Formats: sequence, C-alpha cells, structure tokens
Amino acid sequence: MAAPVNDKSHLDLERYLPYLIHRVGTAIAEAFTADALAAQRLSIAMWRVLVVLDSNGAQRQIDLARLTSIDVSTLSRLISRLVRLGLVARIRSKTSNREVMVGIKAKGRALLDRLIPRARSYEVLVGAGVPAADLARVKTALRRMYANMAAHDAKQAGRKRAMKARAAARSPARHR
Amino acid sequence: MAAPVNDKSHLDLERYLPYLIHRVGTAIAEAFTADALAAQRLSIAMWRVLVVLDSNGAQRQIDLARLTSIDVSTLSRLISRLVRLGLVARIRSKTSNREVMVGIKAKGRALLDRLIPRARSYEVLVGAGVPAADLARVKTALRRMYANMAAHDAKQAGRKRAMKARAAARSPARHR
DNA sequence: TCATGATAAATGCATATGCAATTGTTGTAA
DNA sequence: TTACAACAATTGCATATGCATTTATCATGA
Repeated sequence: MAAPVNDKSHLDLERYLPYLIHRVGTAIAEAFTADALAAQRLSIAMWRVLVVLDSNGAQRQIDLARLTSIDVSTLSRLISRLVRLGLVARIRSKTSNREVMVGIKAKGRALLDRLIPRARSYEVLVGAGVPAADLARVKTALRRMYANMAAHDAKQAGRKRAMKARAAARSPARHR
Repeated sequence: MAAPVNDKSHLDLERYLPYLIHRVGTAIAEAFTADALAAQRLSIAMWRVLVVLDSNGAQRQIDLARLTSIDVSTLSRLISRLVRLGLVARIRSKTSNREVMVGIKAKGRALLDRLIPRARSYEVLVGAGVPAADLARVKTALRRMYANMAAHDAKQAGRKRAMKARAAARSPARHR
C-alpha cells in the first residue's frame, strides 16, 4: 500500500522534505504549547512574538510579521492583546508617524525568564539521538532553505508587480 | 542588538531549531499554495489530505488526522468538503460501524497527477544549494525528531491518564 | 508644490480552527 | 448478559485567521 520508491506518480512522504518539516514543526509547537505555554496562558503565536522581540529588539509590526511568519493583520490584533496584558508596548517611531515600534516590557521579559530555559531543554528533547555534527548541518541546511524560499518569494513578487504595471498600461490612465 | 551567543537569558533564534523549522515550514506552505494550489482552488490542508490518502491508501479519519497533523474535528469538516467536491469518498468500514474509511477518488487522483510533479520540483527548489549527503542527513534527522516528539507525546498522555485515574479514585465511584 | 503612488497599520468580514460536548458504536469485566 | 469505559466521528460555539479594504502617513517626480 505504501508508495514504491521509484513510482513517479506518487509521493513517498517519508522522504518528502516539506512533509517531514511540517510534521516536526507542528509536533514541536503542540507539545511546547501544552507543556510550557498553556500554564502561562500564552499561545504559541504570542510566544513567538515575545521571543523575537527579546532576541532582535524592538521592531515595526511589518518586520515582526516577517520574523514570526504571522500575517500582518493577525499580528496587529495579537499585539493589541499583548499590550492589554502588559507584556509589550507600542512606541511611536522616531522616524515616521505611520509606523509603530513594538517593544517588550518588564513583565514580558519576566515571562521569558521562566520560559527560555524550558525552550532550551525542548531543543535538546527534539534533537535527542541526532549526532551534534548532523544537528549543525541540519541548522545550516534549514537556514539555506529559508533563504531559497525568500529569494523565490521576491522573484514572484517582482513578477506580480510587473503584471500589475502591464495591466495599468493597457487600461486608460485614470485619475481620481 | 542581536543576542550574544553565550547569553543564557536570550534565545539566539538563528540557531534555535524549533524556530528554524517553523520558519521554513511556513514559507514552503505559503509559496506552494500561491504557486500551485491556488489555481486548483485547493488549500494546503486539502493537499495534505489528498497526498496522504494517495501515498498511504484509504484511512480512518483519526489516523488521517495523525498523518496530516490536522485536528480531528477540523478534519471531519474538511473531508465533508472534499466529498462534496468529488475528490474523496467516505466508505463504511468493514470491521466497525463507528469508523469510516476515507479514500481518494478518480477526480482526486487526476488532481494529484497534475500537482505531484510540481511538488517534486518544489522539493528541489527548497533544497537548492544543500549537498545531497547533507540533505539525506537532514531527512533522517527530521524523522528522528518526529519520533522523539511522538514518544514524548505518548509519555505525557500516559501521565494524563494516570492523573485522571487518581482523581477518579479519590472521588466516590458514581454510576449514571 | 502637490498630485500620485507606495507604505504601515488597523479594520470589516467571511471562513477556518480547536476545544468541549454529544452521538453512536465497540470492547470488556463483573 | 449487561453496565460501563473506551473509542470514532460529528457538532456547538467561541475565537483565530487571512484576505480585501480603509485610514493615515510618507516619498516621488512632473
């Protein structure tokens, strides 16, 4: 019933990279949420935001969205909740009034002080039984893969822009 | 501003495995959805269900949920939609009346015939620039990591069961 | 300078999601 | 056999999500 290795018409999921990655990612997120975050009434998305802010410093929401892989509109509402909880703060940007910087507050840092040790031990749990040398190679490979996707994304965005420009050129120039 | 490597109070996300995995997984899913699935009016969840059914054969919904990392209730509704679309079918199980087998139909297979080649080329895109030997190690490591999480999950489930049993023993045995 | 497009953030709205029941079925121990 | 727990699937419901749009600001070139 399992797909033969050389059958081109099926995918052998146990060897299909996107499947393997997604499966592990979901398993890690669910387990960490249940074991560490639930007790703090934090969702995995909240945790990701806090960690990125702590690790990379205050950010504009649009950059935070990219860094956390969360949609900007979802993130906007999520930040509002974190503000209400007193974990982060919206600070007006010094360079522009249309952008807002989001930074972590003391209460948010205190939460991280409790959670980061658990996150570290989780990383150990995840990688148990994998030789250290391989683990390093895995991390390097994952960074490269992300860069590949980002480059691909940029290319597609360029294509979309060009298509839009062509459409604008075809239709009569219109003011409003 | 970036966290120093030896600072124990911060996470260095560029070296933190769960972050690297989640980031790539999301990027792959979004790109594949935009490039290949959107034109077929398929969501990434639908694609995952179809591929698993094609790759592993007809499944009970509960097994399908595990294989696709989709919640059982979400999956139940998703299967209903796929049935309406004529891509899969619910077949009554031969061994039990409380379980339903879900299998792929010809129309679903036809869709996969078009999408699987694209999925293969996507895997190439993702892994571009990563040596083949490393790629193999990555896959092996990802399988091991998933096994680690599954084992951890089973352990936690056992703990929960024991806790429930103790609670039941404390409270008076009650019939209804 | 000022009209126009580009950008960041916030919202409206339809849909997706996940937890907690609920329903119906099966295994099993008294 | 027959209660009762365990199980598979479904459904109710509150919330989360993401796309499209709106609002406000900024950059730019004619």
